[in-house]
Amino acid sequence: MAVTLKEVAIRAGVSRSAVSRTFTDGASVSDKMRRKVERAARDLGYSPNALASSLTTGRTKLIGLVSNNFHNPIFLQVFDLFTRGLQDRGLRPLLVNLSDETDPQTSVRMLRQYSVDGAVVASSTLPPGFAKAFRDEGVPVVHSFGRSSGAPEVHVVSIDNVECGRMAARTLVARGYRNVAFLGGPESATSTQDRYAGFFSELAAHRDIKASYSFADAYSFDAGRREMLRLMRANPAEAYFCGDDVLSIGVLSAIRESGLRVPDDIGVIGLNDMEMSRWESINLTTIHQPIRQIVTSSIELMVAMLDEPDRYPEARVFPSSIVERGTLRPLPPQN
Amino acid sequence: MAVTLKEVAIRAGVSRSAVSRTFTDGASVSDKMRRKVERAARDLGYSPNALASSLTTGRTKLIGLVSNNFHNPIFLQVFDLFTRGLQDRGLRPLLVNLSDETDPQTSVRMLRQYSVDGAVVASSTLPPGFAKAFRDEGVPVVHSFGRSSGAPEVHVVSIDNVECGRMAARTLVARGYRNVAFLGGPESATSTQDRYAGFFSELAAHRDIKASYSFADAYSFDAGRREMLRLMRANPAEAYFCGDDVLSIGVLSAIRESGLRVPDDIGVIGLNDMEMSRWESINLTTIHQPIRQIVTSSIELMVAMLDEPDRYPEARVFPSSIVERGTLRPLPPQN
DNA sequence: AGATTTTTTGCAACCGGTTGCAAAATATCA
DNA sequence: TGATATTTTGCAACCGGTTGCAAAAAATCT
Repeated sequence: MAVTLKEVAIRAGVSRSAVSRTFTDGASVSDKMRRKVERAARDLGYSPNALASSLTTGRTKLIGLVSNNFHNPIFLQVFDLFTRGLQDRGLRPLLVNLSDETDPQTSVRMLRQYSVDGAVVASSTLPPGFAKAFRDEGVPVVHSFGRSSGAPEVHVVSIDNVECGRMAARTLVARGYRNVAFLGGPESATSTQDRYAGFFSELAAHRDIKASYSFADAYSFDAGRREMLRLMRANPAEAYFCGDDVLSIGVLSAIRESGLRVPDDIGVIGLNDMEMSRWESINLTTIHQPIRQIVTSSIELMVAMLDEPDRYPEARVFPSSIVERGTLRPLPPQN
Repeated sequence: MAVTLKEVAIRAGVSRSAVSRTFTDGASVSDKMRRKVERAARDLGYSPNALASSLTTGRTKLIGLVSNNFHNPIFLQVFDLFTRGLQDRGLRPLLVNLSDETDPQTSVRMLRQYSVDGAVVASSTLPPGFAKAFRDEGVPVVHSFGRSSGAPEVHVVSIDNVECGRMAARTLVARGYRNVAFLGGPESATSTQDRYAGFFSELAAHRDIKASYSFADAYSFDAGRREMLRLMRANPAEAYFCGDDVLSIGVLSAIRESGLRVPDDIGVIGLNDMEMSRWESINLTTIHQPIRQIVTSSIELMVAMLDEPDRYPEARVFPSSIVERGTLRPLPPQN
């Protein structure tokens, strides 16, 4: 079907090597030769077979993009940024949807079979060991949105989720809330665990504050809404730190559906600062996560690793910051 | 780096063909041989190089997944369904993000270089000619969510957008609205054009009804909200047919931010029936688009084409239906 | 112009597999 | 048990490219 290098060589009346060289930059070809070959290639509609060449060069320019976050709209942006960023560098994303799979073995094998040059694990829920499995099998890997650690075993680009939890707690305390709650994503998600840990570690210093917690079964609008509707049936806390903006928006919806008002009756603080959070009708107080920077940095790291596969693992942590909007009661008067 | 078939052959003391055969199903290998080879393979941690084998078999099991809809959350679900569906059939999605590119040539070339077995164009905005370019270059293609036609040039799996437009118009008319408007997605999107066409063709029979239109610059929450805020500054229509639920939700937000109520002051009908539309706080009347069926059918078609690349192009159209909720005024009393 | 250096080109082996064909090994039958 | 049919195995060529090496061609120098 497709035109091969050999056919071009015959048409141009030159050797196969000559054709190969005109399509490899940095190879030695005279102008005359190049023109002859390009002519023939154009006539025949030839374009080199990337896979065949990868056989000898050992590079496929394929990057596995592995994720299990297919419900949080923020990840559409993440995929957008990753695919564009990779493409801009001549790399091709091979997408792996883990669904609920948490064992890395099958995806590692699969990506190895396709000889990917590297893999990006884009997930805020998978443990560090997941990405580690790629490295162990010789696949350069960076874990984006993963748990950052002082002793990273693989490259991690992320925010400090523990600190985010603390930040949320500090904010609620400062606003004078005395009965607060954490509404996390799936309990097994590392980001949930870390945000939880930070939240409660900060509250430990405030024994007078009542604190509770529960978990939504996914990072999604619906899961947040369902969980909050459930909580509303008992007696809800004064303020909720939600593990993600999508949860928060579901939560806001549940609160309003129940006839209560935000922030008068219940306060909410989210995490991510997604676009919708800025809407006046939502106006969510949240913690900003610098997604674009995380993705860009992940790609840079990936690219660096292509040249230096055994690069010493590093954790890149980006700062988060509170974005004050309207879902928490105002600061009590300072006097 | 990776273990090759040759090394396994040596280790097992057999020919390379023997090893190859044990890893190809349907090949003739004795049990004894198979055990010997599998043993050696396991010891060495061998797994076959999919790309190398594709060279001779002519099949890569790679499917290009081409899209430019990276802002509409519904597409996260689309990607989820596609990636899972393809994976379940042993196919691998190679993702291509078109961004704003509308010329198929670069993506076609790229996918040909990677010898994909086929391509799925998942886009409600690209014209049929886009997918056609893949076919012309010998890449089996199905266009999902594309414009359906009575004389399809490529496989299309979709809904009838023109009919959706008509359906929306009929519904608004039946509710007694006399001043209606179409708020579409990008004007260049085929889905926008078709919904527009259907909407106004139906209204042509009702000369007494005032109708206007405008376009948001993307299928996204924000774009819908921005456009509606703009419209609210002049004097808005009584009811809006929005080209998509994400637009509708943005529109609802804009209306409420402006202090008006839905459906008392302004009616809204959307298209897609995304999860959020069901929320009580949104409760959007909309037209249901059977996304799951479209994706499943697209994959089936793709799989069928792998065996029969020159399959005669077909258009598969799935029915849409109105989902009545609370963003249109009730039906006027029948007497 | 002839000798020498530099650049360009083709040969042939290789990347990691698959496969048609014929020989070798087993199985089946009388 | 020997003859015949069937299955299993290895050889060698091939898939579509790349690349080290040496020969050929072109450029530079005296």
